[in-house]
Amino acid sequence: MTVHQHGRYTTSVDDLPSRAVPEAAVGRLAVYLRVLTSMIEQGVTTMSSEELAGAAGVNSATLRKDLSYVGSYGTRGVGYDTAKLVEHIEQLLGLTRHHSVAVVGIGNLGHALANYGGFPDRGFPVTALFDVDEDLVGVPVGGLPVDHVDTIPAVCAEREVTIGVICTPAPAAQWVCDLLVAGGVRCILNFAPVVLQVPNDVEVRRVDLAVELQILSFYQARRSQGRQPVGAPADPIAVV
Amino acid sequence: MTVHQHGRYTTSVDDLPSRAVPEAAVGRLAVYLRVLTSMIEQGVTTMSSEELAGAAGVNSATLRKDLSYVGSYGTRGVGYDTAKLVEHIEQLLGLTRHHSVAVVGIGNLGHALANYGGFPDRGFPVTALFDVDEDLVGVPVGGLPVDHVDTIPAVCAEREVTIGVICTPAPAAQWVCDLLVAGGVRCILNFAPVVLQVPNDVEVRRVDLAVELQILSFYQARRSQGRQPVGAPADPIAVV
DNA sequence: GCAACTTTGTTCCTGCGTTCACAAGCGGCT
DNA sequence: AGCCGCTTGTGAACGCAGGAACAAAGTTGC
Repeated sequence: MTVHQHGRYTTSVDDLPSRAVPEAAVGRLAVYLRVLTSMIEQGVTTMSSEELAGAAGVNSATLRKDLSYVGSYGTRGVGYDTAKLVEHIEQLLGLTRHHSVAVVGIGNLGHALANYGGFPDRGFPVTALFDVDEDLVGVPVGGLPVDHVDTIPAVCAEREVTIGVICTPAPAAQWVCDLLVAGGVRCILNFAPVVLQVPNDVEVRRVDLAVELQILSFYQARRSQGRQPVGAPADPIAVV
Repeated sequence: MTVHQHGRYTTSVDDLPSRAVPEAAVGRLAVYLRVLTSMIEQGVTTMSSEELAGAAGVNSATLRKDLSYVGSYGTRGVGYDTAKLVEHIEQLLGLTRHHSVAVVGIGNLGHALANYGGFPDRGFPVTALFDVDEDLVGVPVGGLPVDHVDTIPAVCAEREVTIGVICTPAPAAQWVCDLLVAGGVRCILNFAPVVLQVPNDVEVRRVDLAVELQILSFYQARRSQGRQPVGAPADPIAVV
């Protein structure tokens, strides 16, 4: 699960072009974006709300409402111009500029993220790596040398890091978070199982793998607890 | 972001003990659980809703309502017995039994998950690893040899895997998913940026790192787009 | 050029989830 | 033993998000 730590709202900054965008809509827009780019690669130039909604796994009415937040860029009777739509969504999501990412905690997960190609491809270049382990400092991971966590404020400020990713053990998370904030980082993605305390102007998103598994466990328990006879799987593979 | 793929509901299975638990509440319960176990380790035997809510980062009223779903195990005027509460939450989440986990796709992320100690510690032992790469098959990762994806149905059925974790590239995700379902897996955690098609009785949760970053990017854009003077950070570090 | 069909954009409405607020209940103190 | 204060549990209100339905708009075919 990912919890938007505090249930804050996407209040419209005064009278800016677009009105307040619901948090859930922002997440879906990112999904539409991926579907759209994928379709464009396949040469699709136009899509109806029905098609796009199907591919993204949402209701078509919801999709149209989401798209109305970015503006009215569809053509009635035809659909949406995929290229134009991508352009406008990217603008709304602030993806026109690149966001420099710093990864803190080069353990298993940190390693994976540092090497993960999906980030730079989507406009999120990883420009800094940090760890406390002196043996790791200086070692290049994914082509980038690891710096010591003590240098976080200075390095983040210098390289204009906008997003910090925390992959440290739980006890170190708050400390690291404070360092990132001191370095001017205002957006944090937290993989540590801790609720971080941050100033109001800092946005934290938490990804908690254990919680995800526990939620799945809950559904599993619910299902087997029901009156389903023990050895009778419902319908084998009825994938659409 | 993590999207519960289809907005299904936690309908109460007829007249079972606990009523329908809202999806969001299930996620929070998992968080309470972690906070509680951590507090127990520190010797705390009793907590008020206010304390626990603060540690979990939620409203105390929300917390009390969440706990009311598991039953009334608090003492008025005192608070909750931490040990008893943990016990009951674990029961509700189905954590009394162990859930065998299979990881598919031993790339960077899969590697990290296979080595991640947090899973077995919390009752989610990783019992199977899969990949298409012939060179990887047989190689032990985190003490467990990798099997070929073709053997997913057989191996999952044999080892009674209840949760499948998909860390493959996007194009392979649906295929792998079908194999897992064929192997009797009914709970899937999907890291691939794809909306999976599954039978009704299969629960899918998606964790999309790129989407998480894009949501953060959105907030960043909103903030800097506002009328904040360029070089004026609000209040440096006013962490509570 | 007109009409009919298609698809968007929006309005309304329903329903869930969160919060507030209060009554019930339990322990400690005198 | 009785009272007081604290904390739980829940009933009610509020607010947001999602879904259905409709009107506006534009295109295509004739």
